[in-house]
Amino acid sequence: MKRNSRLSAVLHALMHMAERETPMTSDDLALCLDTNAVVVRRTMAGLRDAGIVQSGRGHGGGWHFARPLAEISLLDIYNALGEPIVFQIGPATEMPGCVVEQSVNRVIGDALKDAEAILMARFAGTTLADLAADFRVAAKLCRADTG
Amino acid sequence: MKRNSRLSAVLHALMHMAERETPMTSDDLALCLDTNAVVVRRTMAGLRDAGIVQSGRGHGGGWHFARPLAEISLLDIYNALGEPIVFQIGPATEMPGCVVEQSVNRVIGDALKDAEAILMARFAGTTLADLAADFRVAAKLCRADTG
DNA sequence: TTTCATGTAACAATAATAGTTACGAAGCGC
DNA sequence: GCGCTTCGTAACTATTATTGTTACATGAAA
Ligand code: FES
Ligand code: FES
Repeated sequence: MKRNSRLSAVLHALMHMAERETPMTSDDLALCLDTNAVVVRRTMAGLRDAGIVQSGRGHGGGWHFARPLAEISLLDIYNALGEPIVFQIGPATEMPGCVVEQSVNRVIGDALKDAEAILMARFAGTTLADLAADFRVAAKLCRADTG
Repeated sequence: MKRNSRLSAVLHALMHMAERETPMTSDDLALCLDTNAVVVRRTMAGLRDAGIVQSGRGHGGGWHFARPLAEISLLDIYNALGEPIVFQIGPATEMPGCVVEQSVNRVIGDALKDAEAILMARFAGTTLADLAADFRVAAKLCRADTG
């Protein structure tokens, strides 16, 4: 099955934005992400509604951050993308009268809930500033290595 | 997005089988799961290949367990279903030359790996016997409750 | 007022999953 | 052996979710 890499993609876009002073247009970002400008707008719309980024129209318009990178966690972004479902697997549709189904769903549901909590905690503990710092170090090492 | 409830469904089927002495046909199980016999065979084929259940043809044929319920963990079943991917979200396709992508993928990948480990541990620690016991207790309570 | 850029709806393309049909092979009972 | 049952599997269709594309309206700057 195919994984949804929207979170990954949007983080990539945000890192690009973090490296710039001026706003980036949807077309710029679409080029970076190898996709379409409308897709970028669709995705970024969630972040804008969540107050993470802001968009401007007309000349000099585009996307820029609404607050410091250190105050934006991966969890914020994850939530803003509007994908509350983490797991591919999940319990079946509720069958109120069926005890078997309920037992199965409880066992699976509990396990998924635990795993999800771990994941959300990790996301909450990482900010965009952390991520930017991480890749800048890597980039510097890489550059030093190459020559 | 829609969740994949194959694990849930197959557990339901196995609980039905656990309640029976004689093998159950694909048609029987399809009726229980409200689906098609071919779909049941497709799903159960994985379990058969993993040595969890056995199938027999002709009169009196059908599906039955290959070993005691206490020796079958949810992890066994999960693996037998051939769905190694747990999460809907995931890193983007590898871009070897791109440091940003690598950083993003590492952060997300690590978090996912931790969460997945928790989930797998839970699955490994639960057997079909546990599940059967759980629902039998619930069923008894329910029956007592109803009268 | 022209140009640039987002906002959004509508539609097409793509892909994954599930369901269906059809037919062959294996096993049991007579 | 014969016929019935049941799995095994391929091929096809249906459904659904996601993504990509086109088109046009709106707002802002030069
Ligand atoms: S429908 Fe409830 S046990 Fe199968
Ligand atoms: S392509 Fe955007 S940083 Fe690598």
